[in-house]
Amino acid sequence: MVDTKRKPARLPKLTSLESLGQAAECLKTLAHPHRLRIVQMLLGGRYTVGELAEACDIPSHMASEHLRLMQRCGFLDMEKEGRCVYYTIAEPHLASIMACIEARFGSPKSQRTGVSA
Amino acid sequence: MVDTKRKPARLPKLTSLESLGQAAECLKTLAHPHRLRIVQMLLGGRYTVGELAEACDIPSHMASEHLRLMQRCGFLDMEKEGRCVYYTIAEPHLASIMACIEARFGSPKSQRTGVSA
DNA sequence: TTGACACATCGGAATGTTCCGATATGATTC
DNA sequence: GAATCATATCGGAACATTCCGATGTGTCAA
Repeated sequence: MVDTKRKPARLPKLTSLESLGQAAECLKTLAHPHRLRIVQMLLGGRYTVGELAEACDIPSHMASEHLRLMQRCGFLDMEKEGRCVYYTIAEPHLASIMACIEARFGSPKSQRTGVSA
Repeated sequence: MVDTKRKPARLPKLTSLESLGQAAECLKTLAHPHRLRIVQMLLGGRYTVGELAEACDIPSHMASEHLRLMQRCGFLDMEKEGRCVYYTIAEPHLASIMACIEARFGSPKSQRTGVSA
């Protein structure tokens, strides 16, 4: 261990506060259990508002609001088809962020609600 | 094209809403430009409240609040040393999440404020 | 046209977050 | 002891988010 009490010489090349502000907006958009579930489902295929609402156990007009929010910040795309609307993932980075989240909190396969740091 | 309009057979094994709720809490805690900068700095070494406050250009009592928030949800540890308090990363997964964020929004080296895709 | 369905939007109440000045604590120095 | 420095906490104003019922829009079938 070499001198851990000294201030590190390298200021670790910070991302601009402006970019971090954008990142924070995106994280805030993602930071909701129903929206996370919607993203998780959408990473596995396309679904209608009604299907997503049912999977989250919420009324469809609320799913619609979550979807609009995520569409506005570029996370999702929508395709109308008859009277249904299918949503799909538009932002590819969502896959890797979701992978991080699943690695930390139970992934679908190895669910562990408690958390082991 | 093979039947892209059909509903996917596989429901993609969802993470429980309870776990997603915890994940959402953590994302919400992370979703603030100053807190992101603090985490980014701490991933590169240990810093005092004052140093972090200066790096974020905020008064130190506000840095203290951000730090307390992140400590309470298990992201950070603190070590008192004289009249200074050093904070360090306690949650190892923060590194991978931060890597995702830096991959999407400018990483420190290749800053691009605008966003492609 | 009428009715039913899927989805979207509006308005508002309840709740949560962010920020700030003021003040408190605890360690060091004189 | 008193003064100073580094952090932490408190109370409250301003603002944002979440949720809900009610209502609007567009599509399809009879």
